[in-house]
Amino acid sequence: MKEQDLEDLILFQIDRANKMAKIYSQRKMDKAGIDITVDQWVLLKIIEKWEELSQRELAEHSKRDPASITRTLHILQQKGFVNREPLPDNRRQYSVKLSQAGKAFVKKNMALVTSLRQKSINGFSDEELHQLRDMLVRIQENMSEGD
Amino acid sequence: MKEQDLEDLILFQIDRANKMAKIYSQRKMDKAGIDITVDQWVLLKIIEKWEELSQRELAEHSKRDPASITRTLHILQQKGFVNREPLPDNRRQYSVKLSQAGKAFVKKNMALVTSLRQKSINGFSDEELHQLRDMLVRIQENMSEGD
DNA sequence: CCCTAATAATTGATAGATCAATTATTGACA
DNA sequence: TGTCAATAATTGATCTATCAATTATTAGGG
Repeated sequence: MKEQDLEDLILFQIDRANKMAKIYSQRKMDKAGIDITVDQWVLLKIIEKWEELSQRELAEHSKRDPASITRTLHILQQKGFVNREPLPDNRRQYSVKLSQAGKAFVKKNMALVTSLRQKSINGFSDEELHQLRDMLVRIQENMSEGD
Repeated sequence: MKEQDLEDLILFQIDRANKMAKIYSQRKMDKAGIDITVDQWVLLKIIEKWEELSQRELAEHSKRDPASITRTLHILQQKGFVNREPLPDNRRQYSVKLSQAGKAFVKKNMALVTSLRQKSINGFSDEELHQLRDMLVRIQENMSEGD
């Protein structure tokens, strides 16, 4: 097989697209006075989706280290956006939820974030988006543990 | 517009695919005794491609901070994989190149890295790969500075 | 030409991420 | 039921990334 050019490599392009999207989004969020990081926002959205989940689940969904989740949750807790309640039936884990302030914060800033998402896929057809999402998921499956 | 599910968001899937690919690749590289990080490898490949370039160009191609490039290059220099030569016609910038050891290192480990790339796109047709790459580039264009 | 602005690289400060080890708790099974 | 392994979360150590400020050098306009 011939040696491929860097620019043709999917993982290379994924990494660059990811970096550029984060840099751009963070800049816009900073400018709008949204005082959290892109990754913190993602965490809030995951919590919102599941309504209530453990830190381990949060680490799994976000593909981040549990230690990192602990520290990020402290930050989000200090900002008043999340609550951690001990579970009555399992004292090892916490139930992580959005606070009222957290829900309001997400609601308030959702429009800007949506516009960033839209911008990232500007010019894409529904068909393309479906295929793209599908292929990204397949890559994740290919890169799951095993062998 | 209806609120979208997290799983349908392209940027969310890109971030996850990127993380999973890096975690998987790093694990394999560690296991194979390739004593550098995935990001360091990417830098080596960029240098290899351009044969000779400045740190600023390296930062631009890799979408990383120049400060980070400085420090990573020190590491790669300590390992003996890169050389930085002052330019005769411009004393502000260095010419960054692969050393002989660097070239040998890339050559020696290319097979493993290629297998990782292949694994990530296992089951993809050439047509799909072309479209995927194209869409990832378009996202980068959408997320480039401006407005 | 000179002076100021722009550029390349570096450094210090700080924040965030991962790994390994630790603590507390739960589960399993002999 | 008592012991040992597994699990959830945390902490400390270490590494890497970014930002802002600094140094050295180059370029451009009056």
